[in-house]
Amino acid sequence: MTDQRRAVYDVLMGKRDHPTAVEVFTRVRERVASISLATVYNCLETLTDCGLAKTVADERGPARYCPNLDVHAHFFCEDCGGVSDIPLRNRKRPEDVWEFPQNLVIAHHEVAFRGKCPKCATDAAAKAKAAKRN
Amino acid sequence: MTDQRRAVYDVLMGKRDHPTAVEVFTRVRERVASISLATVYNCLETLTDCGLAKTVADERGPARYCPNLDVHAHFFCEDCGGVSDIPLRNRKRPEDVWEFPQNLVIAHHEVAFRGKCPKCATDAAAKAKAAKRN
DNA sequence: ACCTAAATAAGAATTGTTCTTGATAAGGAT
DNA sequence: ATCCTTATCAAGAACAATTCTTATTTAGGT
Repeated sequence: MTDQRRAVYDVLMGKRDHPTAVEVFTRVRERVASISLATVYNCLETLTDCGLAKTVADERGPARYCPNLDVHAHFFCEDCGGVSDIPLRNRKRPEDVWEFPQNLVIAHHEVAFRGKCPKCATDAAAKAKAAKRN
Repeated sequence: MTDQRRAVYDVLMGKRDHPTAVEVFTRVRERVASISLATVYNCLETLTDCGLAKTVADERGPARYCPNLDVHAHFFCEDCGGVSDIPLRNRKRPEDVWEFPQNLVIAHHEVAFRGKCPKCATDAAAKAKAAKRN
């Protein structure tokens, strides 16, 4: 665990908002001014290989990183671009909802929901109501 | 609906194996020899915009395309690289399994499972058994 | 046949990520 | 403490997938 890796890890833990590699890079720079983007990529890869972080694929956009090690899904707000963690319900498994063929072995799953986050949904509803009044 | 779009659509429907844009390109070329990769991208985008196809994001690899319009998840075999469709169980919804915050509005979801497909799982099991015998 | 708008082809450009190379640093053996 | 070995880092080049730009072609309407 080098200075750079520690710094990258601290940044991930510090503001758990699923930053991209570039966002991590700019945040880490405040502490380790000389770090390069390539090193940030290396550190992020090392951390994910060690199981200290996860990568979050956001469609075709840049990959995001997440220090939440629990099994969870991600929600992407189409309005504000925010990403949040969605936990599994107690004792529930994806197998309860999807119909898998026999003998299929599931190693892991990646689940992404898209839509409006609570804040943006309420804002949109308020806006619609205001428009209706006119 | 132009010749190119029809050809791209026919290729997608013809072999429902979730090809990448480049794979679609090479297949379409057999029919419309002069088509360019850019046009294939354009056609695929047009088809998805019209709701005739869906894009399937495979982590950081090239996007794949799928003409199955039903709500479904995807399974990626880590051994053979194959992609297959996983249907939702009757009357089940992701909300049954994941715990969403109040007021969150879900527009759609993308679900990917990874592991061994039935064929690769059986092959691997047979191989392990053979190794054990020695 | 002409005009207009849309679709296509070709290749350049862009974006996000990975690779290559040489420099640097961290431990361990002498 | 010095040398040796190994891993890490920095910098920029390279790469892959996709998008953009521009000119050309095509199709449909007048």
